[in-house]
Amino acid sequence: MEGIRTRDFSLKYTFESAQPLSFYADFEGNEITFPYGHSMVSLKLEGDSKSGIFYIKGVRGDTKFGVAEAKRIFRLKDDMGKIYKSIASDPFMAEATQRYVGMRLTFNDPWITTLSFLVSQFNNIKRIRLIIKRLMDRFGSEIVYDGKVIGKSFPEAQSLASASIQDIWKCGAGFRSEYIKTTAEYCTNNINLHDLMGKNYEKLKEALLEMRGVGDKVADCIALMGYGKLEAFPIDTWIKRTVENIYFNKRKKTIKEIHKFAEERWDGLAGYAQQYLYWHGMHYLR
DNA sequence: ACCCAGGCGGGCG
DNA sequence: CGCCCGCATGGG
Repeated sequence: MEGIRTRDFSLKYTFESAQPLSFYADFEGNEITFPYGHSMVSLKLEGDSKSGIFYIKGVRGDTKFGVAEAKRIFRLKDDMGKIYKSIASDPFMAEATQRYVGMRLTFNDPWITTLSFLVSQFNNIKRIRLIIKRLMDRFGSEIVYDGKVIGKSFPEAQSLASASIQDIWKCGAGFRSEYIKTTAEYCTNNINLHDLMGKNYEKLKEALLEMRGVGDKVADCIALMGYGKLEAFPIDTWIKRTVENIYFNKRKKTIKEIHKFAEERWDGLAGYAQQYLYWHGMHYLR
């Protein structure tokens, strides 16, 4: 089985840090298993976060998954040394990047990202995971290998578009159920999310904001993790709290002011700064 | 029991 | 534009 040499790659932090993978993958013993299209993929990292080898352990099902896909999903071409040098310009970020060395942003399918962050709003990580798992169980399709059902795929937009709000509700999605159905319909009938891939960040965000249940924060999450726009800076309660505490001496700031601050400070790498700020800030301020 | 969570839409001034 | 409110639900 071929392996990928890695530097500054922590599968654990990348998995855990509240990105779409954390919502539908399983992680144990430096091994991650998740549905990719109509395959179940399992990958394993040997070594440590400083230097390791990343193996594709198994791809069971009809969808191809190889080294190129692994590199893309985990953004293994990003030079973390350079990124750290650029974003860790103060003690807090220096500590964040040292403590969580190897935490990567992930590059996810736009629809997976959209559904994941629709569920995430006004919610907590554990429950996001619970709801996504239920949606997969109820609306995903069976992944069959060697005549056996070995898992469920991430639910397609069409599947949720044709579901009733009540059935989505039963998965625990609550008031988000209507957002999910409406946006699933929109993505099935009105646009193809993949067609937005060529747009620049501003145009992309504008288009994403058209979707029901997608506001400023969720649009930035989709731009960052579904389209790889590293200048996107999603501002949730923890980012707001952390930025106010660390950079503004606990003074309240508006979302607009925080966007301006992030753009000036981290520019094209604001998204990476945000991921470290979020994860470190959440543990630090709790 | 009470409080909160990777926010958003709607209604108001 | 800004502000305020309600929103389901499971875990601490």
